[in-house]
Amino acid sequence: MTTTHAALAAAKPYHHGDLRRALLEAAEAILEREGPVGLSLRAVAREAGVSPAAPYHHFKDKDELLLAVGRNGFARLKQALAEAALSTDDKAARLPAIGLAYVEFAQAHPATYEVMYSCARRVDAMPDHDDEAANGFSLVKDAISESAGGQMSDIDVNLAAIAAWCAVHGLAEMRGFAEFESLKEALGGEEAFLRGVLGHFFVARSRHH
Amino acid sequence: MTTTHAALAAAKPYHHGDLRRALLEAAEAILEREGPVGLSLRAVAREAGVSPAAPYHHFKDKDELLLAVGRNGFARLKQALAEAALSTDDKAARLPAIGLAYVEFAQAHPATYEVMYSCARRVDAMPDHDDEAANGFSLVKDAISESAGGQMSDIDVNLAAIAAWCAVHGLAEMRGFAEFESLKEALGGEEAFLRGVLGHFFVARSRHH
DNA sequence: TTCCGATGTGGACGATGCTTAGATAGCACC
DNA sequence: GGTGCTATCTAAGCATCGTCCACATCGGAA
Repeated sequence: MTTTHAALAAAKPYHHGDLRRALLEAAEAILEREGPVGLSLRAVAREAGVSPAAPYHHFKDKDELLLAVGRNGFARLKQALAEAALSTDDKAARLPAIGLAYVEFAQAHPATYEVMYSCARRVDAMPDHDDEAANGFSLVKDAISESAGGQMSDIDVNLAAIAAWCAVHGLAEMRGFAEFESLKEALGGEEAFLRGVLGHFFVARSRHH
Repeated sequence: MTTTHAALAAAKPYHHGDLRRALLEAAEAILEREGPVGLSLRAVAREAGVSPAAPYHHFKDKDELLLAVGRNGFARLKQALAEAALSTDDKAARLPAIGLAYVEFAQAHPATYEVMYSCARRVDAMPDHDDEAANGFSLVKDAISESAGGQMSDIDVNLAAIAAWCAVHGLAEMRGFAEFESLKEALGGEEAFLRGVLGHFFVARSRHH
């Protein structure tokens, strides 16, 4: 009485079908649940219900798995920024809205955010990260260019966009520092604090030139 | 024929004398040589010429060792910033000088810088990091306050200082991103690029309010 | 001098990243 | 419909890692 293919597939097929995607989902599940510390290759394989060696047929390294996770994260970040950019018609308000969305993304998915940048920091580790369509960089440049009414040179737009990106990244990573707590209270909450710091970037920039 | 104490001490004393310091130096040596990836507790013990269990009499954890390394790094960062602040009498030039020194420190010691912030990101992991005398935060606030001629409110000075810190940190971490390369060439080098991005923070800020 | 606490060693345990050899299954081809 | 070929998965094993344990050694106070 040999088991049919269908029954095997329902129970536990020897071949998973789409392990690569399953591994990525497992990795992100672990990341949200236990943080980057608990994210071992073996744990990912366990989560996906597969042997510890199976992932090596889909990713060369643990690094390559992390890299794929990071790319997914950047894609979702870009999506969140795009939604924020479309949320307002006021061109002056667009850049701060993007900035706030950025920081809130990092706050909502801190573990994913950490993996994203621990990948991105390694030079040449993020192949399509210089593709402007893939990340949200062009969104920022458009918002800056628009808010300046097209008066800025291309180089200045680029510099301003990089500056903005650096600023929100720094804010995203240092948001939780203890030395900021008293100031947060004085301003009446996290949101006001974020807007206050972001204002020192974006208000100032819109008056520049 | 028992060996004398002096001979033993010269050869390989059972008790090291100042292992804690030796471990920290070994850790930093490994960090500079192999980066954060090669920094295992066992490697640190090896480098110090001691058994793998010895560090546990001086640090509760590997994390606690990393934490001490991070604190040392922040201390040296503060020192570098202080030197930069004293390098000029022009009050308007002080803040950009500090910013440049910050980024150059991160560039000169990337592994140490990474450890510093991977410690600092963990809330409550950096006990004396909210001590303004220990980090360089007060330096930044002074420079900002001075450049504004004492016109800014205390809260604004704090916000501006945080903004500057976030910006410089972001720049330090993203300095090497591939998508910035073409812009660097257009501006004629790394230094010009850094000054250009920093200018979008500091020039703008000095006109703010 | 004696003895205790601080500091070191050696060995062990479980977990991890990764490799190799072999089992299994989908799929083109005859 | 059988027959291989290749991609995929498992089992077992290696070196390393963080951590703990029992024990060795030393320095200094009683």
